[in-house]
Amino acid sequence: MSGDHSHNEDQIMGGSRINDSHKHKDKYKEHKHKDYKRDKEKSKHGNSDYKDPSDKKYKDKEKMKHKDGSTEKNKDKHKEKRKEDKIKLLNDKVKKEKENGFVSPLHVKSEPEEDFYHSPKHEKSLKRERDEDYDSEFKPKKIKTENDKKVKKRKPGDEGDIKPKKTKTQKEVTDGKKKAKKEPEEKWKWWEEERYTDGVKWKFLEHKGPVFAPPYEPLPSRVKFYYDGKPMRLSPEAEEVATFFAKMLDHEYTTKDIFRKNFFKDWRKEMTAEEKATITDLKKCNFTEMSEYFKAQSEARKAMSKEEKQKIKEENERLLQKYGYCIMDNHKERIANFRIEPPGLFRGRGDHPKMGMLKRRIRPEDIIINCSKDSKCPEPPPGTKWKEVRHDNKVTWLVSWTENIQGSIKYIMLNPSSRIKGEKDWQKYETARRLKKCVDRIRAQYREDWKSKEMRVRQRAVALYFIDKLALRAGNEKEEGETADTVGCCSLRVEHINLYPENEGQEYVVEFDFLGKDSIRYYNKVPVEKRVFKNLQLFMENKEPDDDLFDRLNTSILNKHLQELMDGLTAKVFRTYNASITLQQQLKELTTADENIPAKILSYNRANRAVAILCNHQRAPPKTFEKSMQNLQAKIDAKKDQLSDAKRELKSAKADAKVRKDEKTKKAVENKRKAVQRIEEQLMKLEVQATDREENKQIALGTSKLNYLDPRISVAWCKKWGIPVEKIYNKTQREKFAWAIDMADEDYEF
DNA sequence: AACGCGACTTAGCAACGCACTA
DNA sequence: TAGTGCGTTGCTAAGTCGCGTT
Repeated sequence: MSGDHSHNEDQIMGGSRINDSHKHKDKYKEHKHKDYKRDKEKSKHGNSDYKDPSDKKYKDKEKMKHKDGSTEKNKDKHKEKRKEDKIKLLNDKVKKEKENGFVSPLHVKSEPEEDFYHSPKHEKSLKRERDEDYDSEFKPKKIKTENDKKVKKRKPGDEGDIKPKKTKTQKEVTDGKKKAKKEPEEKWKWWEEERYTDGVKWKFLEHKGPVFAPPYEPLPSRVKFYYDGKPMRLSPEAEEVATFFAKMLDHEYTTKDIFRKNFFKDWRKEMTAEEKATITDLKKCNFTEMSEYFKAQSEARKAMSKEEKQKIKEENERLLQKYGYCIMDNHKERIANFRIEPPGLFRGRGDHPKMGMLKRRIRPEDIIINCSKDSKCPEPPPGTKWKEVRHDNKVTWLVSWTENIQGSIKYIMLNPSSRIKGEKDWQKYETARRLKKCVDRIRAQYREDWKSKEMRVRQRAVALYFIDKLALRAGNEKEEGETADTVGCCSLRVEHINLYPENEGQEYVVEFDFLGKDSIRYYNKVPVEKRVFKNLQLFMENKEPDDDLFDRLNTSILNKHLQELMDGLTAKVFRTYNASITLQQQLKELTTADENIPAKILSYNRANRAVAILCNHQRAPPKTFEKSMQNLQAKIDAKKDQLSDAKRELKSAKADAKVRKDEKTKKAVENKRKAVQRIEEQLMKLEVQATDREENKQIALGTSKLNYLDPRISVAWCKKWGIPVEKIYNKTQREKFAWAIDMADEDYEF
């Protein structure tokens, strides 16, 4: 059965992704969802306040009436319904599973190792995990190169921080020459140390706090705002918000109703009473002078002299040095985002109901500082106070505040190169590798579950199949009206799939068409097993388009189930696993020994691309795509001409040599031959580049590379084929994956 | 069980900036 | 020397998932 899961070319490339630009998305969305939503609300509850909590009971009751029919029309009452069914079913389930051995100890036994030790989320097992899993595979060979003595402070009782020799290893190879001097610093190999085991994230934390957005600078008085054709001076508060709008004038979304409505509403809140009285219609507002002014400003910025630019750069560098680092457990670590998000107009992705709302300015009074008690606490700007200072070493953030659009919390955290992020990342891939060991068993089980007599078990099993086969996201439910209408696996609605008993010569085809995270469209047509197909038909029976496909399932149920199958298993682990295993397979398949380096890199990119397609990582084609493609083609053509010239010359040189037979002409032939060769190589390189770029038009490789692909696979591949890692990972990426670069050797197996 | 929240990962795009070219 | 093209970096939205509360 695992054959079915090998994400081969067919599956990966199978679905055409017709999504492109945002426009497309928006359009798609507009007719596909918006209207439904509206109808739904109306038709369902006739009218009114069904948001009122008191209404809930009513709903519950209503639900109960039809609760039995899995077939009756249940609209958005699923939740309540689910609840009830759940209780019953859950009980059943517990019994069931014991009975029929789904949670069979046999299985557990069959993979004793992975089922027992490391529980990735139970940090206590981390240490062991590492010992048992890695030490055998990645001898920290480097460790001994120098007998660095470490001063470990992290764990009471263990040796200390490794202050190892420089980690130049990888860099010397290619950057050797220029690097020599800028590499004096020794890199800390946290991955050679023990980890915390008890939910503690650090013992010591000191930082300088956040950098706030610069205060608003009022416009020069010559830059005017006009209302109804008449110039009007705005109060600074109102003016600031107006400038946010003015800066976006060129964007399409300032023409959207929701955007304008939200903006105007929030803008009015900032106005003085008089302003509010005067400015009553956004259509009568003329921001063009402001807009022109900002354009001029940005031109001016571009045109600044070198010195001025240098000055700014230095100032930024100063800020970075001061605020961009913290001390965590005796190591200086880079902070990811030390600047507080500046105020502006919110633009969510896709059709966001809150687009255009004012994202307010964050003040020190909004800020919570987290640091250790024994550290020097950052000072708030003069005359201000922090909202709170706390000392919570069970979390990793340094600063937090609550954002006003969704009311969610934002954080300042460390850079991916930091120990705290790196360990977690490493751990993530270890969990995925554990899944590798038991994935066959899990697949066997969900296939069994397709036959279950319990609807909820079958739903769970089909959903899991999609998550596994198609790398769908889990799909938490979202609060309606708070965010764009997007879905993942568990939240798929009937309207998102179409069933074709037969389609283009294939049987049992499911067509997916929905908006996923970031309102990126997922479109795919996949043949599925008959059982899955039949189940889907059943799940869809007597439902409306906007009913949940899996009405007896949600992410929490699914994850609870997964947790029982493997310690630490959640839906997203399947994405990581399938992405990484696909990369490994594809690399094996695509790399050929006799290719040159550019060709090997093309193979790598293709393997990477297969993963990106699997995970549906799309991008809008770069605006300059066509042009740059043309340029490249022109280069190729030129190179071709050059090649034929060179060939001609070679030919005549040969002819010449035939006649003259002296050393000099022989040498000339040799030279010409080499020239031809060189040009051929260059030509090939260009052609490879063109292919790569073309294939990459709408696909973003970065996301999978950064988040889903076990870096050790790539590092091993590089080592195996003698490719410098720099060809695969840029500087930032090498910093993030330093652990992998250091520990993976060419035999690494995911 | 469901909710709401908190913490943390994953995501695409726009601005930036640097090397190369015209 | 300015302009281009393109990779890199910054930004922050939007997910996942676990936990405590109700």
